[in-house]
Amino acid sequence: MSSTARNTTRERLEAKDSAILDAAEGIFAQAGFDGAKIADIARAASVAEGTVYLYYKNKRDLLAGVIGRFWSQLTLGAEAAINKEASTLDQLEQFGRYHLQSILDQFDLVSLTYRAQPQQAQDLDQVREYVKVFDRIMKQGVDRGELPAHTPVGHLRDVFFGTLEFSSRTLKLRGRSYDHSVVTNLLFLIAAQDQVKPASLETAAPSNEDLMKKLESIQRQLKELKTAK
Amino acid sequence: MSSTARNTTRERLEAKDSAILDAAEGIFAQAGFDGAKIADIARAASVAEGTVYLYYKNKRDLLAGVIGRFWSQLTLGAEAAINKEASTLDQLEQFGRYHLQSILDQFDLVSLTYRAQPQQAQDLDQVREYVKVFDRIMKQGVDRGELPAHTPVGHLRDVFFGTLEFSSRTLKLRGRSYDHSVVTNLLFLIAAQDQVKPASLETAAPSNEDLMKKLESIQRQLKELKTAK
DNA sequence: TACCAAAATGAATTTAATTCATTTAAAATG
DNA sequence: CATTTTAAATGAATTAAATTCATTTTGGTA
Repeated sequence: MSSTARNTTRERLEAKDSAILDAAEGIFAQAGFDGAKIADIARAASVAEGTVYLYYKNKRDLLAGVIGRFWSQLTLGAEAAINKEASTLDQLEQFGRYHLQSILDQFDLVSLTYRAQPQQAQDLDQVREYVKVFDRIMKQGVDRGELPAHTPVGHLRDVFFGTLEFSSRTLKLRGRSYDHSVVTNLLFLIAAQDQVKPASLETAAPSNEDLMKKLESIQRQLKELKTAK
Repeated sequence: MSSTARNTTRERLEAKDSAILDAAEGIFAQAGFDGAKIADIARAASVAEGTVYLYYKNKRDLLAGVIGRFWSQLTLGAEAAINKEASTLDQLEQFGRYHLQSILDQFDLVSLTYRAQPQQAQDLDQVREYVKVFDRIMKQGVDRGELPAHTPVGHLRDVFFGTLEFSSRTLKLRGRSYDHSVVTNLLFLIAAQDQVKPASLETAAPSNEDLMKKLESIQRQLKELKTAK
């Protein structure tokens, strides 16, 4: 096999793989995991049923392929949607909007991501990569001194993704469409949090002076947010 | 049919229904939706396969029954776990801890709640009831004057449930167990958002009037920000 | 062109949900 | 209490769909 020929062959195989994933994505999104029939996917991809099994071990593995590709593409899109020169809060806002928009657009695929149980650990690798986009923004913020060194990134990550995911569900259930005030509100919260020492100080009622400081810093952040537009 | 007899009959049927739900809950939780076999569930409930279909239209409907019961019980448990006399923040903390603990304990069932697609709208009725527990706490907080009248309950609801759900996933994926600092951090965030720290409103360095002014200005800015979009 | 290995096919197999004709149990009737 | 009627339960038979595999087709190589 010449190198050129091998490439052509590989390209042909990759094109077929792609065709299968495209077909599967459409049918999984439209019919759900149980509702999707391999026969339909094969037909949509113009291959025989058996061929699907040459590329993917079984239906679950095929879904994992679809989901993995989806999150990989989302990661690329996110990186394109974020201006690395912008302030940390602006980057977070760009990412937040992109994220909410995307998970609303592809709500069905996102829902399929966290199907119960038998997930192979590596099924979520692409999701982990995606989540790192957030971590990088936060790390950059700390490095640049725009965020306090103690910023609890892990916790804020849960707030960021958790809130947006739950909001997307709320919006869907109510038949509403994308609304970026959700992102604005979330950022406001995160900005407020960051003005504060790590929350291990369980109770310790803050003095009015503490509150005042916090409020002032929130005010500052708000102003930044406004002028940045 | 005498009234007594009818009761006995109904009780017998309800007991069988319960047995089927118990069996199904265990097997769905352990094997996931696809992995669960009706035959196994029937065996575990000591009924014939056909009997399951007298109680539930199909496998999906059976899952809906399991999930519905789960959230109903969670609602009861939540109401028991919350001290209605306590302050709003304390109640939120009690609820938050109860919620996180529960969704970690029963992670598999919770995961099955949001299976993609073909959910009948009413499949989520019990979840909605559960969510109302949060709404009631917040409403009470506003009524009592512990929270500002403008408190954005809908948004904070997404933050509360979204963050805890995402955190539970994070904890599970990392093989960690319940950690109430997650709840503490979340409450801190919510309290910061609401600008409320009831205890601190009494003693003074800056006067409450000062704080109020600051809050009002922030509020104004936030409104501007929102309408600007 | 002839050969080989990889790729593809789709009919046959297997697995599991769902149905339904039959049996069993319970309630009503006299 | 015996008989009839109705409801509940059974599990073998049916159906639907995933998966396998013996056979065919294709593309590259000599």
